[in-house]
Amino acid sequence: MDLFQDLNPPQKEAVGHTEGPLLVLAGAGSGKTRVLAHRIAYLLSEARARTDQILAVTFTNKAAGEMADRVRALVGDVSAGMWMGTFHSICSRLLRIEGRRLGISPDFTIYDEQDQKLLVKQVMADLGLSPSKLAPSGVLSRISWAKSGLLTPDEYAKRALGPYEKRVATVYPLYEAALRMSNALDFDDLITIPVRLLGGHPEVLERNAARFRYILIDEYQDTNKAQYELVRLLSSTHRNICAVGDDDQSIYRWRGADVTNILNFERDFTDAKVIRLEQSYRSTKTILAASQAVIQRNKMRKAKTLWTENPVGRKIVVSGVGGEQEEGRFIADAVEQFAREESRGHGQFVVLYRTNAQSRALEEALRKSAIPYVIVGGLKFYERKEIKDIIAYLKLVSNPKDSVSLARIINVPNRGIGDVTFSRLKEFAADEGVTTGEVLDRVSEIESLKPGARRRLEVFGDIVRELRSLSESHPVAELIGLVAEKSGYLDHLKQQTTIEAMSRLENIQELVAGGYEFQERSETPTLAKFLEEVSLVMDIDLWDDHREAVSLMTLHNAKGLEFPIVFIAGVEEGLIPHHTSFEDQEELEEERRLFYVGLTRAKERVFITVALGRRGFQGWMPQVGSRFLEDIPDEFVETITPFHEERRPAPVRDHEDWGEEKIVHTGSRVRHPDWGVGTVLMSEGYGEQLRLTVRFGGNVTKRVLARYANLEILDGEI
DNA sequence: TACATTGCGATCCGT
DNA sequence: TCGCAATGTA
Repeated sequence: MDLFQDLNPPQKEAVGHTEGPLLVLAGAGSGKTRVLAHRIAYLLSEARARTDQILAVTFTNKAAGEMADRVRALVGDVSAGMWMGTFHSICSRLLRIEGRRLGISPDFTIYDEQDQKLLVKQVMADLGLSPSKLAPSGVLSRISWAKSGLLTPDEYAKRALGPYEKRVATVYPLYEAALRMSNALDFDDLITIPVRLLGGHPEVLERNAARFRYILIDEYQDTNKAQYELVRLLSSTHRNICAVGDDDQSIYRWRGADVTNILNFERDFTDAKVIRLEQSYRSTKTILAASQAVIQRNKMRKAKTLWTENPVGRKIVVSGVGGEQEEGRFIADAVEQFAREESRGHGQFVVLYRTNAQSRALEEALRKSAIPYVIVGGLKFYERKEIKDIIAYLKLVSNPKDSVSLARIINVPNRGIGDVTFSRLKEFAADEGVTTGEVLDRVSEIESLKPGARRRLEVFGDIVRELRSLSESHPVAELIGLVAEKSGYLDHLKQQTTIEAMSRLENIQELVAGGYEFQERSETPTLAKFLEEVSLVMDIDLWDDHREAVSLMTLHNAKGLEFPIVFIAGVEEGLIPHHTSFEDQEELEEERRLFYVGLTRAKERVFITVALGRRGFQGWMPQVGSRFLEDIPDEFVETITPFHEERRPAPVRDHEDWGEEKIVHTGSRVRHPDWGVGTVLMSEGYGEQLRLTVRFGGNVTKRVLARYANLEILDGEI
């Protein structure tokens, strides 16, 4: 099979340029996945590398699976043993092999955000910091930022500036110590610990850098500093690193992604070859031109010119809708019409939105119209209480030092072990310098316990020990069932007759089924591996793209996907760009890229909805169309229903005048050129988000965004 | 120690 | 609007 046959010239070059660093700047829809798959197939078929000498990093586990399928289709079943997956799954694998050197035993537990939060709270409590004064989630995000930037607690402390950072700096080292003590890793550790391992142990570096003759990284624009450092180290021997990405699609800056990794690739790898893939095979000329017009407004980007031989296609439809219900109905109607008139399967549609909260109304509308749909994300299976509880038992069984999991389940279901007993356990553990989990085997030594409490703890300890020994003789799926049974969880749920309890039982059943599925699929179906998969699974991994249903997902989840018909819901100021980004130029550029990613998912049609108002956290809030819509030239747009009745080209008032909430009170009088003089009935929000409800003469009441409404204040005061 | 009630606060994107 | 944390009561 000629692996170059169906490729265009730059694609051929990217596949054939195997030696030395290579950066492929791949525009949206330019066939980068194809290039990666062909490149791997070429390396294997030319026998330049064995499968286990190739490292391919993808952005999702699903993408890794699809890559393996494509390679298999090209050169047969050779992908077994290949290092292919997300940064996190690859690092996890590496750590189970090499982690011991840094005191990470292979049965380590991965802490998710909930676990991290509990741990931070514990640490903060020990420091006497009140969670109401210092938000644990805020502390955690600073720590995560530091870790993904490879800053140790010491380094962070040195550069900590204000009082806030200084307090974070006191939590950080203790948080790290607590993780190590529990033999647990957070998501950042999965990357940073391998980096320290490779950076600090020459023999480990040598072994692993020698192994990986060829390294490929997809979605390179969304790697963070730690991930960059990891691939830099791993590629140091052979230097055959191929990074593929598009700076215009960098949408994870908030998670530590550093787009300079792509912008500076040529500086970091001096003899790097750069290849641009600029022909788009995905979108129509109209969609491509419109999206280019949007993204070109960004300042921080590499200039590029995408082109396509695809037909011009139809215009982008922008429609104003009253609120979220109407928005849902509009989308549902459009789907029905397409399905009917053009015999489109439901799988051809996707509805994209900025926030998961938007999915509710959209979902409802589709359900009302009896349109099959699937939601990606939202309430995750593995985040349900009963599932997290059972998983916590499994984690404790797998890793006896896991203190967070123990705290979660020591009294679930109720077994009479309350706060008092647990704090005596903690106290004893602290005195002995071990974790609470380890103390479970030494309950008799804790003198502060009352006889009843001691007995109950012993019983619980027996359960855990029994499960631990069962875990050695039973496969994962059976163990899950045993956990549910021996922990008393099943009985506890069966006692209740509520619908909720029934559904929890079903979910546990589903987890058992998942365990069986895992055993059949996995080469090494160990408990640790199962727990790793459960921790690292992504919503999008579970999404079945062959299902004939309309997909609903966030713009972030849509990265790398394509659909014939794309709806983007809620293209409004405050949603996209999200209001939290209003004051930061770089964040605004990221929001623009996010919108660009949304547009470029479409092959044929784009529908955009703009709601005139939405239910906010406290009532109805008027909305105005996104500034990004103005960047799409009129020639590419067909507006069905007007969407910015209050929007005028020149806001009369300088922003200053609206800067303070106090300026306009209820009862203030204002004048509007069309509506005349009116009285303010209600004001919500402040600054640029100030919204007023005004009653004008003739019983006309209007809700307006003050920033855009052409209002003159007659008697407002400071 | 368990459970009910009240009150508050935080509201995006997700490995 | 909702979920969770602190508080009060059996």
